[in-house]
Amino acid sequence: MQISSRFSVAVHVLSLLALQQEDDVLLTSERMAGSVNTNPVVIRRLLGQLKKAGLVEVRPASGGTFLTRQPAAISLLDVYRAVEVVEEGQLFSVHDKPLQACLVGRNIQAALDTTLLRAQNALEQVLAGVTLQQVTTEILLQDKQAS
Amino acid sequence: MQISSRFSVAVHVLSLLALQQEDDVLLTSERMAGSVNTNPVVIRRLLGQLKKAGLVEVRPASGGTFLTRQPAAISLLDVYRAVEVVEEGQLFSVHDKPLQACLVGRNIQAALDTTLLRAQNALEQVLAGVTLQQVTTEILLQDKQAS
DNA sequence: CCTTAGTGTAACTATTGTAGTTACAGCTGT
DNA sequence: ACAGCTGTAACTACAATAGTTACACTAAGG
Repeated sequence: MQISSRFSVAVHVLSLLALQQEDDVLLTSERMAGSVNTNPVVIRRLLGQLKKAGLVEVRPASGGTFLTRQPAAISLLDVYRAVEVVEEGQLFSVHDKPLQACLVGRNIQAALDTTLLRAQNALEQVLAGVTLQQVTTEILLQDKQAS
Repeated sequence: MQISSRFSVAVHVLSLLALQQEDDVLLTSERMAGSVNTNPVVIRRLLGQLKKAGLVEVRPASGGTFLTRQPAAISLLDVYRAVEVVEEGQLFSVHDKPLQACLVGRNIQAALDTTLLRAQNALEQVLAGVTLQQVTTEILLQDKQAS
């Protein structure tokens, strides 16, 4: 099963925030939803998670959302964790209650555990090594190349 | 969202096959289901996938399933791919059809792509580095330590 | 001060993937 | 031939995702 698109949507939204111009019109959930191509409520729910993680500040009433840190200080792992794609250490789900009377049954979990954690860790470390800053730089670069 | 337990069940089943004694009674889907603590049909479906991937041979009628290769020649990545936990290169799902009129919208996918592939690759390489042999060795070791 | 635009959230729906279960046809070794 | 097992279809239950409507709440600006 796939990792929820909440993660890629979150990176999208944060990129919008990172690139927003001072003089620009406010980035409301409706605007962001337009860019992502989804429903404003989906964005607001997401912003709630990002806010809880301390990545953004949301002005309640007449709108506006802002990053609380520099884009260079936000890693994709921060985002990944913020949107709770997976509980920590739970990327792989393991069948529970194997037969304890069986050699394999009573030891498989412990035998697999380290490997699964290492695998998950390897993935997360890649995300930890990329910042929002790098993503927006890449966005600008891609756009220049395409034109 | 979590990676399906099909993967850990598959490793469990393959471990049973790797450790099965010649003189032992046949490993039927019912027996394996007992050890895993699930339904025989779930096991048979799984064996179907492992068979398709060429990892096991199933004797159709009066039972019995066997590995087609040495445990040392089967990596956890082989198993992971066999049970189709995720399509190749599709661990992360990305929201589709972002707004092309928007700078971020039209470049986010390309900008994220490399990173997501690298992350997924890092995970898979860990799995590629562990063999079924190592798992069964670990199972025996764990059991000795517990007793 | 009150209007207004936007947020926060509940509630519901549709869709998808997982997992368990029953049922039964098909195969094969003895 | 038959007993025992596999292969698979069909159904159920359940959980997560994602979209949508609706509406109470909040604060900034006239």
